[in-house]
Amino acid sequence: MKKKVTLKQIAKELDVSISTVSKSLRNSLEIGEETRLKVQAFAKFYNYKPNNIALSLKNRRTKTIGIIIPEIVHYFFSTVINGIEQVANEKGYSVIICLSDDSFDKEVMNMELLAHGSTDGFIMSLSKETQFKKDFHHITEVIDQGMPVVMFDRITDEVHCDKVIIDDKKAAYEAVDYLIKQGRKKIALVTTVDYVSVGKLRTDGYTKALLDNDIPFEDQLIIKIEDVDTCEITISQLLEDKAIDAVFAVNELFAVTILKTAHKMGHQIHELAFFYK
Amino acid sequence: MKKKVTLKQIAKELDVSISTVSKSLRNSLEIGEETRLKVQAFAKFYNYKPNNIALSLKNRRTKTIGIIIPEIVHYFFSTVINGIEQVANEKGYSVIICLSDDSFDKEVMNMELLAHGSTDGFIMSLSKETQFKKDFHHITEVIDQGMPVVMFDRITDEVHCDKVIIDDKKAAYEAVDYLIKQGRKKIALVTTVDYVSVGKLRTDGYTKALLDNDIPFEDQLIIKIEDVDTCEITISQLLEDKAIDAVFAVNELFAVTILKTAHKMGHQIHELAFFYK
DNA sequence: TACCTTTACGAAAACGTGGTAGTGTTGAAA
DNA sequence: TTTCAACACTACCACGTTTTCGTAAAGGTA
Repeated sequence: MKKKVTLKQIAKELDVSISTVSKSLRNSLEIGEETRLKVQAFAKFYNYKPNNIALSLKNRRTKTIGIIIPEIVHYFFSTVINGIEQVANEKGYSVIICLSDDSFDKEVMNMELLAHGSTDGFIMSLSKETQFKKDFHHITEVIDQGMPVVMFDRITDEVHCDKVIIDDKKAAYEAVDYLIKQGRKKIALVTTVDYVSVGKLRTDGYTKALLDNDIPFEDQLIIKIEDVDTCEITISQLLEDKAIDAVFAVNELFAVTILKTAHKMGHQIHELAFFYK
Repeated sequence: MKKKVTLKQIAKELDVSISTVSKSLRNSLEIGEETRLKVQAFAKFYNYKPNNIALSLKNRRTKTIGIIIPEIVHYFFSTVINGIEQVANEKGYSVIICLSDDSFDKEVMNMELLAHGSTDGFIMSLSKETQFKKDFHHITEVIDQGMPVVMFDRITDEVHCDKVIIDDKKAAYEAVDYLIKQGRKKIALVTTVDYVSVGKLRTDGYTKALLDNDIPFEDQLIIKIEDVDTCEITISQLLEDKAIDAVFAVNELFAVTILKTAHKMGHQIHELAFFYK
């Protein structure tokens, strides 16, 4: 077993001081060429690499970004992570990913864990429970400590920080408008509960599109899914209504469940439209 | 701005030594009750939490697991991460996720970065390029240093470490066998290139299922996708053959692309079977 | 009084690194 | 000969912890 070599070990082996080794490896002019090259060769041979933890402690920064999201088995979130990871890597940063599983407690726990030295800042999307409880003390706390926080997708107006969102209302409007222009008359909506910011916004977009096109708004055509695990039942109840000629699902998970349920019930799908990418 | 408080600051404020503060907070019997309670109250008030980095440096372990996978926008990998994250969290570990993007160089870079202090061990799935080049020096190196490495899904027999795999050949066999039992005669296969371990195994399963059921094996019914971005063209060429009455896709990404392509070409899908979960 | 034990705390080292501030030697200018 | 600079290197501190060892004061015993 070849343990990782440290400055101290190199110094001892070559009978110079730790400072000399450190400076040699950073190509300091203070060190004579002979010694410098000797140290560099030795370090290379033993594959010396500075210890990240020691550097983090010394420099008081970790070059790591904490990402806290509700879930990862989700096209949207994994796509976002992919993007974050790419850019972060280019800039020499790593990412630590924590999943809140849509639980407030887990979100708080993860945040506190990471906030104590592990990361330099956060990129996050709020859990359902957090949006429901409107308790953001864990977030304001790290912001108070001077750590940068960026929210995306599921955000709140009650915390002052940078946020990245899309125009959810407009996007939903366009999707529903597209369906109407295709001649659909009775369009169902499968969305998330209102306290999730994107749920509300997309519902608003749906409603506005109907209104602008003089399509009557029917309450029973809308289902707001709270628990993904049991949504199949709710969806199958919705699909009992044979007059429905289109369904607008606000995310691909709902869409897939609708497809599967419709299939089981013997419905024929005539068109599948995707609105991302 | 309320910066994080350290042992030293508490010590100074209460006019005791750092050791006393540390011991008080760990409920050491060495410290008198009065002092102990005073320190604890003060620490609680200022929301003291030990610095993870300092602990990592001292204890020489980070309580962090490095995960290196080819991609994350993929049902399989995100599901796996979800599982790892859950168990890790329960045990008080965090996970750092790095994506190799199926590139050998990135895999090596990420591994070296994390190996130098950032993580205690690795869970990984090999990149395509790594499987192709069969160069595993970066992995054997960290194993040599005494770090635990666990491979899953895309593994290699050339490295000695723990591995987690499923019986890919059998699973593919069962899927294709199912299609045959449904009366399908001309079954196409959309799979990954052979040098990706699961690609080869699943192709083997497909072949064996045909053989066992006396279905003739046709080379032109098999496409091995190397580049996901251009696979739509290859797939549409495959689907030109109107006699094909079933397609076995080895993962959901290929399946979705096939669905989309088939739809564009005006094919009717009669049945959709999922073999995971 | 002389000696020992207990209590309650502090000093210091260690983890690995990097930077600031010395330090001793050599050679050259005044 | 003195003085000063350049050179080549080392000592030391700090980052925040935990832990081992040390020790002063107080109390007990003979």
